[in-house]
Amino acid sequence: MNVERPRPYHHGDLRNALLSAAREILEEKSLADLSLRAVARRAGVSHAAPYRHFPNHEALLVEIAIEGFLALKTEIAQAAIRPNFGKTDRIAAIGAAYMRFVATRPAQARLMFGPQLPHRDRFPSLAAAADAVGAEIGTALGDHATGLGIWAAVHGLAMLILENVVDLGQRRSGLAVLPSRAEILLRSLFAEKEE
Amino acid sequence: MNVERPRPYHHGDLRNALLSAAREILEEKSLADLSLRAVARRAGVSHAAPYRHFPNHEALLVEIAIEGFLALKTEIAQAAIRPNFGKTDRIAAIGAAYMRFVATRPAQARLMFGPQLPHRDRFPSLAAAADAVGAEIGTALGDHATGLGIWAAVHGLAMLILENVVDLGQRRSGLAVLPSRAEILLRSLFAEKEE
DNA sequence: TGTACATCAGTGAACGCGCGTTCACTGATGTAC
DNA sequence: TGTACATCAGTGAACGCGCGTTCACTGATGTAC
Repeated sequence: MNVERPRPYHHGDLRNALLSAAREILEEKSLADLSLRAVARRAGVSHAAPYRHFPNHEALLVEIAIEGFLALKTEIAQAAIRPNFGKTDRIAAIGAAYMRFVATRPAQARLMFGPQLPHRDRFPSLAAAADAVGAEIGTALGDHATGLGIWAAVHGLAMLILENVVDLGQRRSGLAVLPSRAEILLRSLFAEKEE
Repeated sequence: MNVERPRPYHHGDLRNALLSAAREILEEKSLADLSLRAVARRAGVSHAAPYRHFPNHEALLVEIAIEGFLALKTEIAQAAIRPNFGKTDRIAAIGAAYMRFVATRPAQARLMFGPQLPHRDRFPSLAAAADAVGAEIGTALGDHATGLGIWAAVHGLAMLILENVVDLGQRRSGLAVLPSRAEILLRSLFAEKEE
């Protein structure tokens, strides 16, 4: 037992292993801990190895951010595109899904929406992934005109709570309460006055 | 001329000089550049001197964040508390003031609302200053029930734009357009359906 | 099937950097008598 | 008014740290013949 199967010199799939390691660091630690060296360490490889697969640190961050936007878009779509949903229902569902995403992957959300990627325009696929979230909200609402406004409301609520600027009960009761609280708040904010 | 008036050994008001230096760094550079050493450098003092006035780096950040919250609160109050303003007008005015603040002091806004201060609860005056912004929005609206919701919408919009996640025209036309754009968007989002 | 060789992925040492914090110190201030 | 002394603010060297990136290298792979 305890057969130290020595890792072969060539990893075989180091690129993906690095991305996984990066995601793990974001889950367990924080965005500030997501250095290229830490990623290499966790992948069990020398700190120079990542340079065979990414031109620099930023490029890795960009890929992780893109993956986050795609995942968020998917969760929004799944939550809101349902029959028998009125507009307020859809807004509430989007808010809950957004809140769930942010509560589940706080550090990744900070990467996606924060200032660590100041050159978003240099990465068309990153900008496209972010745009796709906005577009998905518009589609899920069946109303592209107010899509950005709803996104803003949902995003602002999620961020104020994530950074503990406001307390919606998460300090006492943990993050699990947040989606339903967000839902309630958005419902009352965007209650339809007619129909 | 060119009389190098040598700074006296004792500064006299180093604490405030350090805070000013910190604010300048946030204006000219970025939050990431706001190290204690950089602040000391800009204040023309050795890098150990700040420790006579602040227990550590975090304490200085906290003071700057508090000052930001107070300033933001004041700007919101001035913008929204006016006669003949309906609720939608107030929301639009708050949004414009918020946007102006964030566009004017982007790095300070990132400090106030970002993850650099993960121990907000340890600083009661920081939490109070943040709460005061929320309360001011409620007061300015004359409607504390929807205060948090409106704050979220305004904040989310400002942050999505500040970090260039969405483009409301700022890339082409600069930051000056933002307040009026925010106003328009919020007006249509929160247009009163009755009255 | 076998061998020479080009290609490529990963290594480990090194570069230069800036940070937060501590420490023994020195220069200046102000107070007690 | 003058002097001894405690107090305090600012200094400069030093600690230990981790980072991004580069570089000459070595070990492994696979291809041409």
